[in-house]
Amino acid sequence: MSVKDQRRTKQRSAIRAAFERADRPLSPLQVLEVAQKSAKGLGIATVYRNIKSLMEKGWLSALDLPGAVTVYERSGKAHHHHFVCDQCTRVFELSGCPARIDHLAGRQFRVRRHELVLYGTCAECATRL
Amino acid sequence: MSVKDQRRTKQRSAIRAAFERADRPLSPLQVLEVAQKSAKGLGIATVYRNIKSLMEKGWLSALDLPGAVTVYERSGKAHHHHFVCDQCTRVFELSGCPARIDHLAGRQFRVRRHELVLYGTCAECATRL
DNA sequence: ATAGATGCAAAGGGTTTGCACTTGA
DNA sequence: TCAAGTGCAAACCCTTTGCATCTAT
Repeated sequence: MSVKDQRRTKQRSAIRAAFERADRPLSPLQVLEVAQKSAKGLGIATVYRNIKSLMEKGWLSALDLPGAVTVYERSGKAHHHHFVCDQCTRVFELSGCPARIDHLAGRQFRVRRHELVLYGTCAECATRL
Repeated sequence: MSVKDQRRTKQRSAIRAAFERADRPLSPLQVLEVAQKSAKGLGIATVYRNIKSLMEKGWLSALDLPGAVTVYERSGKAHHHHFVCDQCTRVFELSGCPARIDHLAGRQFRVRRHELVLYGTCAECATRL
C-alpha cells in the first residue's frame, strides 16, 4: 500500500525546476527543451511520465486549451485566464476575471466554472512581424 | 484564377446532409458514420477533406472545446459562446458576450478573438439529480 | 541487490497527404 | 476528355508503452 517510492534523479529535478522557473504554462516539448540544459540526454518519454506523476500528486494542473496542445502549470494559483499567441503558440497567464461572466448563461443553467481564452499576437511576435 | 470547380458527388451530398440533419455539432467520425449510410465506401479522408473545404467556404464552423475532439457545426450564427453540461455533456449555445472581455489582456497583447465556455448543470439534469 | 527511473524505438489515436483510379461535367 | 474528387495506405504529430539498461537507495 503506501505511496510509491520516489527517487531523486537529475531528470526529475530538472523537470520540476523548469516549471518552478517558468512564468507561464509549458508544453511537454517546452519542458524538454528547458530541462535538457541541466539533464543531458533527457528524453521526451521521461518528461511525459514525470508530468503524469506530478499531475497525480496534484503538483501540476493541466490546461487543455482549444486549438493548442495541452500545457501544464503549477497548481494552487489564484483563478486566472490565459492568452495564446497565434504566432508562437506560447501561453501567457492573465490576471483577473471579468465580472459577471457566469451571468451569460440564463437562469436555467447552474454555472460551476468557466474557461476563457484570448487569442492574438504577443508583444514579441508583434515586433517581429 | 477563379474559384475551384465544385462537382456534385454523392459523398459530398451525404456529408452536407449529415450536418444539415444534425441538431448538434458533429465530429469527423460521427459524420463518417452518418454519411456512410447513403454513400457506401465513403472514407474518412474524404470526410476530412470535405470538412476542410466547407470550412474554407464558410459553410462550417469548428467548435474546439477543451478536453474533447473538434466538432463542426453549420456557420451563420452570430458570435456566441457555449455552455457545457457536466452531466449530459450536451453543448448549449448562449447569446451575448461580456463587454470588454478582451481588455483582460494587457496592452502588450493584441487580442483578435476569444473563446468562453461555461460549465455546470443544465436545467434538465438539475431536475433529474 | 533490486525495484524505480530512464532512453529508445515502436505503437497508438486522430488528422493529413501522395498517388493512381474514378467520375462528373 | 480530363481535372476534380475519391479510397487506400503511408505519413505525421503528439502521447503512451514495451523493454533492456541504468541507478538511487
